[in-house]
Amino acid sequence: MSPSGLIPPAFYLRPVVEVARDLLGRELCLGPVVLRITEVEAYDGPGDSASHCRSGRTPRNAPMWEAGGCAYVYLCYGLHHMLNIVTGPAGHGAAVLVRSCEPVRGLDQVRRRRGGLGGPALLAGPGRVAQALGVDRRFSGQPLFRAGGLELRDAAAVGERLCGPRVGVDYATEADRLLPWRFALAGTPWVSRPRGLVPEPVPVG
DNA sequence: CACAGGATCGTT
DNA sequence: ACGATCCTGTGT
Repeated sequence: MSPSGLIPPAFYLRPVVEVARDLLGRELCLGPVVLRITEVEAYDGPGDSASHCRSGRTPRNAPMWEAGGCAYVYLCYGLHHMLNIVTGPAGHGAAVLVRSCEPVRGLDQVRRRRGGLGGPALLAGPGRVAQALGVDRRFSGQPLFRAGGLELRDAAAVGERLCGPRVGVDYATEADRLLPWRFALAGTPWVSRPRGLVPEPVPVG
């Protein structure tokens, strides 16, 4: 993958947790705004009781059932847009929620959209990310690998990662609530609710 | 057609 | 701790 290049569709066609971890440090670009992803959560198919795919295909979640590489955007609590990145083969129904970012370019535009706020309140939290980037439901289903639209681009390598349980999914089953499917870059202030995040276990063997 | 309930945020 | 705010999925 070329530095600062568009990420090709093959990147997304892998297990959602793998893609989620790999998304940290990559850049979301739309117009003048470039944001580096610092926190994500994985949602894996109809068997995941926290996923919008838990009850099968609906008009809203249709993009989640497409082949990986497109956006899935929905309105939450009637107020906030949530930006997801669809992963896996068509029919699988998995996606990664972008929970936090750090600003890279277009900070003036980001501040305008976020009401002049500064610090983590600018971009830590999924509703804040979508608002700062200028993404709403019209982007749901759009590809992320075509130049000129909403783009995901390669960027500098990342360091240590943290992981923990997903946030705000109390309605899910006990087992699904405990899955450590939330990931964040270690040491960054651009993370919503740092509580519950711990360094990833080191793989043995 | 009616209704309950959010993958949240900002303020009290 | 709470209210905002509206779309969605489900049931009648």
